[in-house]
Amino acid sequence: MTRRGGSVGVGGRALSRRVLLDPPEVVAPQLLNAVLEVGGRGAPGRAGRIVEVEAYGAADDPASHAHRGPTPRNRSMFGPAGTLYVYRSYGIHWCANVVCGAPGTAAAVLVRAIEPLRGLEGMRADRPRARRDRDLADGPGKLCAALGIGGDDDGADLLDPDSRIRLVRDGVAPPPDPAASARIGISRAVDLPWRFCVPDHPGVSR
DNA sequence: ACCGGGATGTTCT
DNA sequence: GAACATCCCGGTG
Repeated sequence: MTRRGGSVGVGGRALSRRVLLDPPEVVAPQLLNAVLEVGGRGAPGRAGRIVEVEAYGAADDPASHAHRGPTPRNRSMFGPAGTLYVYRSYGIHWCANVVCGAPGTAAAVLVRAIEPLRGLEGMRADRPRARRDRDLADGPGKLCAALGIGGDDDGADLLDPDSRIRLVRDGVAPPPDPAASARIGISRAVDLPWRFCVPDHPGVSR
């Protein structure tokens, strides 16, 4: 793996913070084809390409965790753009979000599926129920298990090259024609088309 | 294939 | 007490 300078991650270049300052429904499709990296500095790293996301707003979005203001759980949503927000879903699974928007707006993009790129053996070990490699990370809870993301990672700076978890570009641009549809698994604001996928990618959730 | 239910932390009514 | 940004399993067609 070539290192091209101090700000270069294992597999790519950190996203510019500027692209995360727009509203979540604008940022979300821009995160498609970006790469989420975990570890990789001495430890065996894991990485996957983002192929499905959902945008969540704040006061204006009744489906968002931030809709009713800050709580101990959603505290990191109120941090700067590029912060990782990890929460426990249904008391069992972990889910990962990229905080975005203007400072303090508490918007975020939920990462719903990744295409496994590196560290497949570790992913298989942590996802023993996955029968095929395409099933390793095709869901928001599954991808956290596959990458080894948990509550200790809540609040991490995804744009810091020294973070354990990083959000980078590896040269693959976002799709010019992202597929937009309604968000999954929610009961409020169900008609907002804030779910975005890489078109025709097999690794999207359910 | 579709459907029902269990697991269970945090938040809200 | 109930809902929830989920996943897995076992039953039935």
